[in-house]
Amino acid sequence: MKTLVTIKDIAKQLGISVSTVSRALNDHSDIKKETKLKVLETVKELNYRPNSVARSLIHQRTYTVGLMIPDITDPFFSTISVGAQELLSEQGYQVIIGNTLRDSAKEKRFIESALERKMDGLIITPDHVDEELVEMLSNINIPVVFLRRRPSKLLKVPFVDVDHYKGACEAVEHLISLGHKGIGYIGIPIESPIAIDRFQGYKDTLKKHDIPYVSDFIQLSGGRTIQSGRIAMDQLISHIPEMTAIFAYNDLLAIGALESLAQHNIGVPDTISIMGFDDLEISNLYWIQLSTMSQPRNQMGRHAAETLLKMINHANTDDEIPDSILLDSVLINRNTCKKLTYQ
Amino acid sequence: MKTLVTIKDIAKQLGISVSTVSRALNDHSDIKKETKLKVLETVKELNYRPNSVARSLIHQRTYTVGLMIPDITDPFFSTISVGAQELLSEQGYQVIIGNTLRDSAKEKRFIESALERKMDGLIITPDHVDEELVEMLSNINIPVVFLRRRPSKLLKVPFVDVDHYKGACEAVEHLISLGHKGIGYIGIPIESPIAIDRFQGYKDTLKKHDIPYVSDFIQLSGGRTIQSGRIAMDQLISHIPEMTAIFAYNDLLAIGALESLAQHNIGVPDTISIMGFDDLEISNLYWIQLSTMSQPRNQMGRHAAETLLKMINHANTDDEIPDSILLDSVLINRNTCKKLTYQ
DNA sequence: GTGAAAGCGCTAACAG
DNA sequence: CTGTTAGCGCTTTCAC
Repeated sequence: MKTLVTIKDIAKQLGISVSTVSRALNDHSDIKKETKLKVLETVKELNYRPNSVARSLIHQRTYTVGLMIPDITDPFFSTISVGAQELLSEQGYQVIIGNTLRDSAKEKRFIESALERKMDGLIITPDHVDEELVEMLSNINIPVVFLRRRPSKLLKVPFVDVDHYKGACEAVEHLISLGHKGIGYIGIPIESPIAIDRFQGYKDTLKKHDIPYVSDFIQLSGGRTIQSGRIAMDQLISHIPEMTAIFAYNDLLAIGALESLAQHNIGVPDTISIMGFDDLEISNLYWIQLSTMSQPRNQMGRHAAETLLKMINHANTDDEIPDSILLDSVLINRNTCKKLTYQ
Repeated sequence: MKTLVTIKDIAKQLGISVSTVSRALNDHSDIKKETKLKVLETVKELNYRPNSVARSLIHQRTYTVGLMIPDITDPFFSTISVGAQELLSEQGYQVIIGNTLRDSAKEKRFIESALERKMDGLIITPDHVDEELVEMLSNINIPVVFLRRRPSKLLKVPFVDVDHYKGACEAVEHLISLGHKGIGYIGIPIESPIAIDRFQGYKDTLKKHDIPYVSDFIQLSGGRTIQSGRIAMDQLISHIPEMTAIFAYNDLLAIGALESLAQHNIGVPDTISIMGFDDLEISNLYWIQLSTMSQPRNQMGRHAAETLLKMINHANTDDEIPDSILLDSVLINRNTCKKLTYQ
């Protein structure tokens, strides 16, 4: 930021006052057309650019919002970001992304920084909703919306997420509608709300159709990686052919399962059907063609942005917070699920 | 941004002047320990947070830099971003990402916004280095570094990129060292500097080894997608077995080629070897295992950030711009290239 | 219509 | 060591 052209320089050059220049620049009514034109001309000539820092100081508004996410490298979150950014930038906002890498300290630091920089609002996907975070958030004077996370009940904060329970139910329904009864599940050991929802959807849907829950068909160890999926499937293979289908907690695990099956020369979907969740871009690869539940990522970002904007603009008029939003996932039917034909 | 606690409130509560509070907050030397402690106490008590907007106005520095990229959804750019962000945030900078979607208007708007917001510097990957852009950039008063793009010679701006020519040479050298002589190329029609470099690397390396350039082995139509790669390979298939290897402009094209080959039941690497460029994450999938050239993405981001910081900090002391940086790509040898054994 | 003056929240001389 | 003052670039009363 070198020395730059200010409103004062324009005023001086034209022999008028700064307030007149300001008025000309801001389309005020009380200004002679002629002077306005002259100002605009000089603006071009001197290559003047308004200083939004000074403006922010006066207006108590920076037109900047923070978007805190775990990992921008994850297509999931980058697509969400794009959705949020699209909507926000239409309204003149800039988005500052905080890539936390699931590091609790980074999360706190980002929020702290957002406060100091007087951002107008915050969209966050915190991975550590601990006491300290809740404490911070409850002392905040700017609007916050949770994205893909549920805020603690202590916080009066809206959230935007997809309905994981409903999505899981649909996935399993799909398998059942194809005639499957021996349906396994590959999940993760961590009791995240999302994992609980999806697992519950699986169990409830089986029960709804009077299909017995077979604990041998369940693998919950490992992480959420392809490798974990492969290992889990290795364990489950012995249950074929009683087990004719598997619902995986996510696409990564499902792809790992596909990998194991390929290594063991077990045909998909001929011998066993696989259903994922997330619809990653790789799930559409020629070799994979995974049937799965797609989450409306871009929309999620947009909805979060919309909700935040509502809060920013109604900050003083209305104390009610907007409703939280639960979006539907949609079934993507590719080539890993087969209709069972009984003889 | 509701009404908030200012330095004034602290001063009032303690019956001291604002400048004393300011000094306490900024670790100035000339301050009694006792008063400093009292200030810090009151800061906690009132939950005070410095207003960095006001600070920016005084210091003429926002500790904000802009990072303009075509598509944050592309793992390539998201990883670069992470590299840049890591380094920048260590130094107290926030990064504002401008996702341009390769839209010329968006690019200009972002730069304009960066200027108004008085960002301290800019790292950009412009897709439209047209006259207007060059004009804008040459009238800018903040440091700029080009990332993955070469600035017009008119601009005294450093760049950071990988050495595509050298990388392509290495890739083809690898194929040749494996005994291949009939080496095809799948590329793109667009004459981007990158495309030219890689293609030139291919041609020069053949020549260096006295291997004739066979134009029938070249496919330059289509885009840079998997589908284009598949179509290109479909065309090239008739040249097997004289053609025993293919170097693709990028992994996407290479994967498309793999897809075509799989559809035609042609064994890789048994019948034909495939070499890519980029090392996408999907290239490491079980079904793909593509040999390719990996680009040091994270490092690219870090180098760009480093270069920019140098420029920001030496802004007044030194008019020289830092050197541009050309990074090496590295050969990743997986399973799509075979050593030819002659009988 | 336009100018003068105050002030957004903070820092940085300059006195004392 | 601390208070007073001016001012970063801009907007906004309040006069004229």
